[in-house]
Amino acid sequence: MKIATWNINGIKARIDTLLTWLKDASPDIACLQEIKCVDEAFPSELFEELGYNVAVHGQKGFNGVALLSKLPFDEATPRLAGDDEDEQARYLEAVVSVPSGVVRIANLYLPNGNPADGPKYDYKLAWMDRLKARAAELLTYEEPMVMAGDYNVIPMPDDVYNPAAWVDDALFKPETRARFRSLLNLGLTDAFRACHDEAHQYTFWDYQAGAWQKNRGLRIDHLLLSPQAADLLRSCEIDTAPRGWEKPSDHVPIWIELSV
DNA sequence: ATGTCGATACTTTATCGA
Repeated sequence: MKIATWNINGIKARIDTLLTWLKDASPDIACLQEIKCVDEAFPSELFEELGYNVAVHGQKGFNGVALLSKLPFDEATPRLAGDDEDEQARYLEAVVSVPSGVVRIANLYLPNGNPADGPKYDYKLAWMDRLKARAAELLTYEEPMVMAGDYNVIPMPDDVYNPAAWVDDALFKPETRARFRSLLNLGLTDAFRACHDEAHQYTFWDYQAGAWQKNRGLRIDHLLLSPQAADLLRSCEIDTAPRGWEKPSDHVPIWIELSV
């Protein structure tokens, strides 16, 4: 089973690119972030024509996440627990049945948090605390579980082209990295790092300043696995090709293969 | 040093968020 995550930076601007990629890569499940549209505006029919079931948690103009799955959803639940006042559409959790049992998918778009420090950074850190609480709860289920998405976290210095330039950024500040580390220390596995030890492997390149051409990127899109999912992990790859296409997202897809 | 893109609105250019 192939599970991909991709921040597409706007479904309206990226629909042709996304359909092209889906036909070629054919993931069983795709976690999409930054759809930037309300539920009713999401073009579900175009994905259904490709054999996908669709779950959407949208928002006007910003944020928004969606799940595409070739398997039907047993459950699909929006919102991250822990703050009923939080109106930002950043989390969508689902369960699908597979031959070996079930797989739970959490699709997340973690807040950027810049500028740091400030209210946006406080929101990011609080959101990470809520995510950790949800992860701890899900780990008690002892089932294959994948938390996939745009974490807006650079885990380690070799996950960025120039770490010195990023020390005060919300994506790399010590408090951010510490919270990501504490998430891993619950017992989650960073799928990419379980499969690859090469430095400077990126999932995002800024639109500005020729970042793509100069390979000045960040590794900020991650798939974190429960122990039961890590047992099933066969491979994890970043698909850098779409960053070089016409009208690209600033992120590229990253995917895992699980033996379910 | 600078460089971009997508969406929105009291729109046709500025603002915000990334």
